[in-house]
Amino acid sequence: MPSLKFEIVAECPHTRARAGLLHTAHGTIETPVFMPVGTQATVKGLTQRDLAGDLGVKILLANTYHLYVRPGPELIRGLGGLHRFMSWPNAILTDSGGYQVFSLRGIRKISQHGVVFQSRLDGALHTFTPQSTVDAQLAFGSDILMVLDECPEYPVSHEYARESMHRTLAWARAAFAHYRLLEQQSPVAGALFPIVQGSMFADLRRQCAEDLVALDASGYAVGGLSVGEPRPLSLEMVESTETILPRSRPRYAMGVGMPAELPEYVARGIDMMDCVLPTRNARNGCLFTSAGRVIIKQARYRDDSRPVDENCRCYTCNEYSRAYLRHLFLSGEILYAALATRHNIQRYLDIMREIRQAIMSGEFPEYLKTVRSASPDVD
RNA sequence: GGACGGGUGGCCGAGCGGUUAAUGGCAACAGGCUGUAAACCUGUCGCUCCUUGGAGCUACGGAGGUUCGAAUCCUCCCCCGUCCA
Repeated sequence: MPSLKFEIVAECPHTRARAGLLHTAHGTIETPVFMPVGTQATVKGLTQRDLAGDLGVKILLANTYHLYVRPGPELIRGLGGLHRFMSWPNAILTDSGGYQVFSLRGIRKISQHGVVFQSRLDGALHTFTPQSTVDAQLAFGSDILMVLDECPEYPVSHEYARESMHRTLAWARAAFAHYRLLEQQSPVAGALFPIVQGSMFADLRRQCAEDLVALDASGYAVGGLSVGEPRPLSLEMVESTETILPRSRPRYAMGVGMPAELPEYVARGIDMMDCVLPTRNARNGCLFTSAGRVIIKQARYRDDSRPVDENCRCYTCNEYSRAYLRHLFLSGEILYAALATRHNIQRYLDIMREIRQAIMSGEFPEYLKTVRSASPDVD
């Protein structure tokens, strides 16, 4: 077993929520955890010092597809691995590129062996296989590796979803076979997570989960969510496999979600989440606050001297007004992105801290109730 | 005083007889973004009325004129540039 250990420290007696500690070679992570997305080995707009220091981020996400295409896994390996390359002291989870099977569907081709992508950079073709994506992630030195999967678009037929799920399952087995082999040859630092798929069909997801459990992985992911389906469906899909995935292992809901959704996933037994919303929306003018969303470009903030969120302790909220941030946004100033991203990440991490605190103190159901009754936008 | 070149919707700027309420860009206003092809994308953007679809009104410096029809052609006038005196 790789150096990834999951320890449950508290459980909610009324929901499936739990609080835990995830021990990695690059530090211990309190769960439930939100992982900011740093696709190209950077969380756009922030320095690693901002993230690890001020914000207290313990684990980041990076992307195998993007880093494979540029600068390439061998270059990163040669420079001492991803941690050293990007000067990141804490843990890193790398996505396999499975999401790009979805998002780059116009320029890729799926076969039983893997996926062929045409690079957006130079048009060159790159083949991703279950084995090659494991190799790339090992070259990066990731703490958590993800298997190659197919993230199908929504909606798809049951027939296609079934075929796709079986392909993902086969890829997971191939990835694990390759990984176990390498593990026997020399110690492997990173843990490999398989991914439950099955589109929006609970029967397929259950079957997928059951088969994946046989791999005895250190953690399990639930993928294929938030691809355009109605919100309640995503939660239903997570519920469908909750009792199948071992409770002793961390569960990772990939690519979710909005602030109000985070506790919903936790209530359904999820321990790890990641999402581009706090970072991308920050850059696009949407700030998440304890009172709801602030769309900073709105005229109502033109001369608003208040901070983005009066209850936030981040540098942005401590120092700058909504009026100033709006000015920076409308002016296209780069500082805007940095300040906005910093705030949104702080907000997401605060939500996760609140959730964890509520679980630890036994008040998670009350916390959930409060979140559900709140408005999504600032009044 | 003379010779050219100009005056178009909040701004810049195209159009140079009908398909033009008038291309574009900017600004403004609003919406979207969920394992990042994203510091991105979409919509609205003269006024009034009605339900979509439309109906009416007012508009291309001003006033006349030519024409079935003018932002586009003609005349005069008013402004603004550049150059020559």
